[in-house]
Amino acid sequence: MKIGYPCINRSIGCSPGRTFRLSSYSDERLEETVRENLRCLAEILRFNQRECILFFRIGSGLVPFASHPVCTANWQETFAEPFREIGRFIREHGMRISMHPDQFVVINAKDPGVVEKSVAELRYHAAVLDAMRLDGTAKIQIHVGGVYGDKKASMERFASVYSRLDESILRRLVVENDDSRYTLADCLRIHEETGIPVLFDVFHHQVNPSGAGVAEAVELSGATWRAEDGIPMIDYSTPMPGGRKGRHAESLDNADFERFLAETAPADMDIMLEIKDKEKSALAAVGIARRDGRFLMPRER
DNA sequence: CAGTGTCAAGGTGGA
DNA sequence: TCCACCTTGACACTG
Repeated sequence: MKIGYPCINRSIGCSPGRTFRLSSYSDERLEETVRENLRCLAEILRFNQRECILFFRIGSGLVPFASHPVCTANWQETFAEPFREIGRFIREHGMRISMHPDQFVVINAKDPGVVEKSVAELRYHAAVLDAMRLDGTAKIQIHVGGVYGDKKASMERFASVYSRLDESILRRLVVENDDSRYTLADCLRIHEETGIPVLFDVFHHQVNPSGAGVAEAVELSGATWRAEDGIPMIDYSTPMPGGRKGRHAESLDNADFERFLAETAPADMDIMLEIKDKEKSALAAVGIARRDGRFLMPRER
């Protein structure tokens, strides 16, 4: 079991997702930004390593506009060495990496242009992980996409586009249940159709359930991961107390997290905490998981 | 220099 | 058919 947090570290004083306006794009501006972002990413990973936080989601903004036609810079070549260096650090310390392209990636879209742009974005995500020389256990998680008034047909479109993706994407892509459209049951059906592993999101499952209890859901989704996919990943969070539906909590709900671990024992999984205070919650969760016994310190592995 | 409107990209649902 | 909302951090403009 590894525990992690997504994209940014609030206590470190830099962001690996610095960007700029499309209107001020230049290859120079891009290089300058990517250099800073990679430097910051390396710093975050060192922080995580010191704190035994061995799971991290790399934000999609690492290389701004990478899949946009405006981006003509060969960032893979320019930054080959820093990417490889970061990858080496990740492997050396037994870390797990994920990425999560945002809402604009819709591979089951009806508009072929949207599908094309989505695939380009997936290609970018895979290129980042390839540049780091990470294997197929580094995952790219997406949602199923739109419903367009016909869920069955839309799920079939997902399967059809999925089957035609490049190998560098295919080996990494996993599908996650979302908070309003596609439930865990829908994702499991797509898995049966395509073989794609299912990343279970605990919070979305509460908001948009499909029958299974949490322990069963962890088991069912976990069974969709093959050996080459690595330990199943889970997204965990709780609702913001008093917040509107769908908002993520500001900080870890220790009691709920302990309950979650107890409920799902002895399943092994890597847990991504989608909680606003990021590394702070991850530190607390590592403490709780150590007491639970499934989480091993690096020297105990 | 602090405050704030806006930002590549999509889908949904209400008006 | 149009627009606000989803959710979020950070840019970049305003006063």
